Amino acid sequence: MTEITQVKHSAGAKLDHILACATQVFCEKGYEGASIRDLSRLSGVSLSGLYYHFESKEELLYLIQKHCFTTLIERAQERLSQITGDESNPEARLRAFIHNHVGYFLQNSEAMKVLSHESDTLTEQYADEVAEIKRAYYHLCRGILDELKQERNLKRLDTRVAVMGLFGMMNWIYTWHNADLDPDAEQLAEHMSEMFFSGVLGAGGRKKE
Amino acid sequence: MTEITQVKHSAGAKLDHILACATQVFCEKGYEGASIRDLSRLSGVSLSGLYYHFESKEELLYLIQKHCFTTLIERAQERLSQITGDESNPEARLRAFIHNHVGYFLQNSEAMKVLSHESDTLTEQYADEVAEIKRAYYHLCRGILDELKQERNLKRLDTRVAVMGLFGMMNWIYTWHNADLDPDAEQLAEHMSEMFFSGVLGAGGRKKE
DNA sequence: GTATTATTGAAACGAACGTTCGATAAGGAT
DNA sequence: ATCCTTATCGAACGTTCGTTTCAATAATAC
Repeated sequence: MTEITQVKHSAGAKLDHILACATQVFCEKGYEGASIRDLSRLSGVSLSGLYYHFESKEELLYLIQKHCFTTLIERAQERLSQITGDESNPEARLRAFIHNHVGYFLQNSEAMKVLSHESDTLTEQYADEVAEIKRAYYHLCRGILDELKQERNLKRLDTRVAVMGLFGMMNWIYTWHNADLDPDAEQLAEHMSEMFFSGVLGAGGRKKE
Repeated sequence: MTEITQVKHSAGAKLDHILACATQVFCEKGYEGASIRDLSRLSGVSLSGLYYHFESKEELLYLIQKHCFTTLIERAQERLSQITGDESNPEARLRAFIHNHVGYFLQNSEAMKVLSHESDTLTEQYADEVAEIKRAYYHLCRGILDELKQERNLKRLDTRVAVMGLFGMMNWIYTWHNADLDPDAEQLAEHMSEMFFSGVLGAGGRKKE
């Protein structure tokens, strides 16, 4: 009688709800600043009830980060694999990577803030596992940039610094982006792509193509 | 008899020591994760002794952020004021701004991490006061970029997005920079300036000037 | 030499923390 | 009808938190 439409029981459906609430709480108060009691209040699940679904507060953060990162990298790979034949040059692939990152970032802004802001919070196995996914994501991006460097003979380009700079530009978004005032995901990704490839001095009036 | 060389007493000398220790503790464990007892242990000052010098944990964070930000903006203004006559074009000024920011960032990496990572932690008057300094710093940078936009007729440049992208690039440094492996402050600032003005595609072999 | 300032150790405050326990239902299986 | 599993709860555990109090000293200033 708690709900009118009763979803057929599926394993972990409640956990998903808890994770969604935990994402919101961690986003608003930070991991350390958020308490399990905050989560209990928001989710409507009792303190002890929560612990039936997960083992510890840290596991919650781990589950959020792992799911979020895994989805992000899967979408990136899927999107990259859809670029075929003569359209598949490093620049086009990198633009797709940027659009995917920015798009997912703004679509899941709370989770991505938790990802960005709590990137050094997990410990031991939890930290190792997430670090490995992060490394794979980094290398995916850097690999493409290395191809671009070779293709265009960009001798003076430090691809590590460039990739970190790009990630900085994109991951910093959560600190300033206002959905009401600022460009939407598509425009923002376009802006950042232009900045990354041509810098601000390339933002004159030249035509497309 | 506690020390061999005794510094002449100056008001707040002990406070400076406490603030330096607090910076380290906040940097390592985060503001919420750090305890006053951690600070007591590291600084060698008793729990009750600490509160003789400051009013609350939050004031400590405020003092760190305010001092750090104020110094950063003062140095930037000083550096900009030293650019004279025909050398004072927007690009040169912006390059000086970037060099100052990156240089100060790597020189005071712990404090700057606390600044970047705890930028949303303070409340009420504390938050307001720091936010105002931050706003001034932002407008200093954006003003120069607006001049550049006008000078070069960069019609399609969104200067707000560009400034935020630049800050993102620079403020993200603390998450990845390794003093042993990565470029030093001067080289890093050079890299980021080139990226910001010309993008990665401008990193070919063209000569200086 | 006295007053002021700086500092300590120890104890305690109430509040909040992450987590656990034991009880209690509800539902399907035997 | 009973048993087992799943799900949930209120209450409590032991710990740590930021902060205060207090009496007792050192060190410094006048």
